[in-house]
Amino acid sequence: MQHPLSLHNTLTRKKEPFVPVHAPFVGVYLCGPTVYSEAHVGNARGPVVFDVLTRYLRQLGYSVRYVRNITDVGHLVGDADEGEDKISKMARAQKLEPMQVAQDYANRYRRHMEALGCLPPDIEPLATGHIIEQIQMIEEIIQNGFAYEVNGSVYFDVPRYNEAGNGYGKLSGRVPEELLSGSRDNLAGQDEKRSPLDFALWKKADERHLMRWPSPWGEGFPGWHLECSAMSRKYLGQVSDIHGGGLDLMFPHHECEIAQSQASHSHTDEARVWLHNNMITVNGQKMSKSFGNFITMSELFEGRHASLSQAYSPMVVRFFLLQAHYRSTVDFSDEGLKAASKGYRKLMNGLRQIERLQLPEGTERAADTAAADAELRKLVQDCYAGLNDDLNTARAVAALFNLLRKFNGYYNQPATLAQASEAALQEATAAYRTLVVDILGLRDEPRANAEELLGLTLQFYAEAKSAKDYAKVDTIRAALKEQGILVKDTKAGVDWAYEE
RNA sequence: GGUGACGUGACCGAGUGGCUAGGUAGAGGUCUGCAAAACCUCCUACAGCGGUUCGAAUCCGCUCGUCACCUCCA
Repeated sequence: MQHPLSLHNTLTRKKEPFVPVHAPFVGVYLCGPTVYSEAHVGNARGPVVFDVLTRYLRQLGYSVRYVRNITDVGHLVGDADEGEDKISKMARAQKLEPMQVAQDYANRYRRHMEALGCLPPDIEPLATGHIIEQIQMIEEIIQNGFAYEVNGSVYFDVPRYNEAGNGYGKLSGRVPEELLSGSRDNLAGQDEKRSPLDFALWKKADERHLMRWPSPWGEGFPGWHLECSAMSRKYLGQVSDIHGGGLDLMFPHHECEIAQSQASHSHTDEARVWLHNNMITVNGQKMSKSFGNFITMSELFEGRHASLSQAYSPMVVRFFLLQAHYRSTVDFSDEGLKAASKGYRKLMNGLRQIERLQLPEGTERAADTAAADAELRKLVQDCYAGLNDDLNTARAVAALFNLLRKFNGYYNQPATLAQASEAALQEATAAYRTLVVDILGLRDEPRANAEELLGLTLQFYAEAKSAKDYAKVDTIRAALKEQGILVKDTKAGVDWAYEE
């Protein structure tokens, strides 16, 4: 591992060299979606960032266990719909089993993430599949004196937790007293809480509530932050290496996660490195459901949105996201996507060009290739330097374009390949491929339509036939046969069929 | 109100106390049957005002502007 990777840790607000707790094993947890509606572009950023992160960690030789959960117990909706969660609400509206709603959106989510080139997580746990673990964690927290039950609901006691010197707020940089003064006062279930800062670990289900489970405190459902703590502990141990999600999850979600882990038998911050990706904005404003300024994946991929002049392929979107550093906001616009689209194509063309770099026959290799070799090596190093610096894909991509320019120069003037050694060239092209395909996860998306290309070929076939150029006719027929395609001369014209 | 972030050329978007970011767009050129691609050259910016410094877009202060979190949110 010659490339020291450092990552920005929200917990310390600093970039730190990444050191796994139990190398070579690395545990990574990403807070996944609540599956009560279709994902929008903003929801894609975290998964893409974490995908690159886990790909790179693996490239560095680590053995990664990547967990990305699916939240199928809807968190409570806003003040207006007290006590009913999003998935229940959606299910009621559509007259479906809640699980059906969750399953449907989870399926779509997986499809979209796969299209974006995100490798499937190693474990994709469901909140509903871990009710027992969550109940157990609540019991531990109660035993340790940091939670209390009221009317079948259980709340986390933030003030007591704090008095014990645990520092609630250490992740998000919040001070409990300020939170008190600044908090809005009309939140759901506030009357049951001893302090407005307290948060629910378990909520009692009223008659209308569809999703419910038995518990020591009666029928109910788990609290908003508990599942991640419980599932992270189950699959990654008491302390995982990296835990993350969107910046907007930092508070209260991740803050509460840490508190739960600390207050249970884990006694840890749950993860060593807390990683938060910034938001996607639209005209400078955060893209979010509540602002209504979001574009869903399907709308984007199919170009069905007023602000889009065309459809953008998943790979273009991925490249677009990777052109920015994950801790910066990235502004989403048609123009930006258009620019990204061209850049992405350029990178892909490069992937094919480098296969053809070859010193022309008869050209003598230079006696001294040291300078050119060193230049190639430097260009590759720049790419890795970007990744190592807090996963700065923007820098890595920029460096890749510099490397590509070098390759394209060779491509235009193959004789200049003589300046570098074969070994250095191979090393550099291999690095380009690894970086683009394996680490950034960008794959070529062929745009050409096979049927249309076939039609074109058959047209040439027909032309050759009428010109009685039988040599060409035979060539075409043979070539298509190799593809498993049979050319059929019919009275009506040329047709084709798959060879049986 | 509290806390925090940011303001980079036509657009997107990195970065840094002194050395080319990169992509897209635009201009010129090489190449080319035409075209495209690619390559070369150009357009060279860091909100404003002060301060620190040999030197700041990069550090500090103020002003203006934008945004985020504090409530579900990636």
